[in-house]
Amino acid sequence: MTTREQLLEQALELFRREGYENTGVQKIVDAVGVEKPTLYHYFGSKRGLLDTLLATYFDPFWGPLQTAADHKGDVPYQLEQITLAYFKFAREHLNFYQWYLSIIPAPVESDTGKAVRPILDKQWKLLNRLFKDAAEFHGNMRGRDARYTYTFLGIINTTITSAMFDLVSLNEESAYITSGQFMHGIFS
Amino acid sequence: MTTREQLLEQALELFRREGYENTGVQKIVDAVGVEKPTLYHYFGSKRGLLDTLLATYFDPFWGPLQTAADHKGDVPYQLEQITLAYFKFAREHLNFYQWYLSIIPAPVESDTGKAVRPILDKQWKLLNRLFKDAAEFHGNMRGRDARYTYTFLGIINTTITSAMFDLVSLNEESAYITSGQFMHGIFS
DNA sequence: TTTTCAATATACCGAATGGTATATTATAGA
DNA sequence: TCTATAATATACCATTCGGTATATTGAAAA
Repeated sequence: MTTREQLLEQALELFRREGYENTGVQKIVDAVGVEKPTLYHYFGSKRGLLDTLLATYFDPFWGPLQTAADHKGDVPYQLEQITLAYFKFAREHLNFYQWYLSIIPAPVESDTGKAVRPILDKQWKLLNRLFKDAAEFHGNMRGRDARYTYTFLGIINTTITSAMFDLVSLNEESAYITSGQFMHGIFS
Repeated sequence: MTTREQLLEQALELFRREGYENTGVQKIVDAVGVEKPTLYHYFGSKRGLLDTLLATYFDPFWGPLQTAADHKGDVPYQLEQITLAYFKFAREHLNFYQWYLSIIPAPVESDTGKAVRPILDKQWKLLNRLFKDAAEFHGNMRGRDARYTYTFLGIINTTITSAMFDLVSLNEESAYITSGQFMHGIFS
């Protein structure tokens, strides 16, 4: 593993266990066994390291997420596939996803808040488009697309958090239940 | 308003807007217009200020929450009342609840993590007792009480977060829908 | 072999951090 | 009025923070 990869790995581990703000740059380079200028050579700043870390994991996720959302016209199937895509992503990078969940509510003015916002926006736009399209078929959804977008993501992440305590497994059956529970909220 | 109250107020505002770790003690006392030893006179440490802040808001909440959970035997009614209790609490202290939500996923080793854990445990025990009791009446719930406890809190907090973006209002109808959506997840 | 550039280390910077020893002021009770 | 105590300020502490100027090493290209 390259020095760059080790820095990313140790940064994630420290950010997750002690928080971004509580993790000094010194602690990260100590964990890898290099000196500070090495880190600054690769990432430019602590914030650059943060951005790189998020991009490294999320970049390969956009494709599968878009694919899952593509089956236009069949909302229940779309929601189930999207739920599955999130479950797969979280299952394969459980530590990363745990840390990612922890920085979602970070203040807008903080480093973590600024770094995570574009990622949240991208997810939001992709899913909101789905609910806006669906509103053309289901009249009673009209005007509620923003609310549904938000709640849908919330239920997915609640379920994933639950899985981290071994309370549920992130398999197909669980995805069916999760998206079904959300659908019930829509059409009731 | 006393100096002590002003310190608590400004601390909440700064913690919420910039995060606990990004808020120096100096910034808080500057916002109030006093000097550092004054803050240390009242709270002993930055961590003491954090604990006091959480206790100040949560202490008056335990009574109503317990009351809402007391109607043993009628699970749907209990869940609706509990949801309403949370909605009321969040509605009356929206800024505080927003900050509280942001520190829930804080690392266990961090100050915020250590401070918020007892509060989470208390909520968890109170609700878990409800689901354990309910399992005696509804056999198909047995063994799932931990999962239900977690998911129920997750859906409540997702809805409250949604309310912060003006996507939904925290009224009785909303509480009925929220608890109903969760009930559907249980008995399906 | 020489040149070039990426990768790493040594040693340092000013600023901010949480916290405190000590002195002063204001207030309330005897 | 005197005393005790709560409340506040001045001035300081060692440590850590993110970041960098500069030098050295190593490897690949010319």
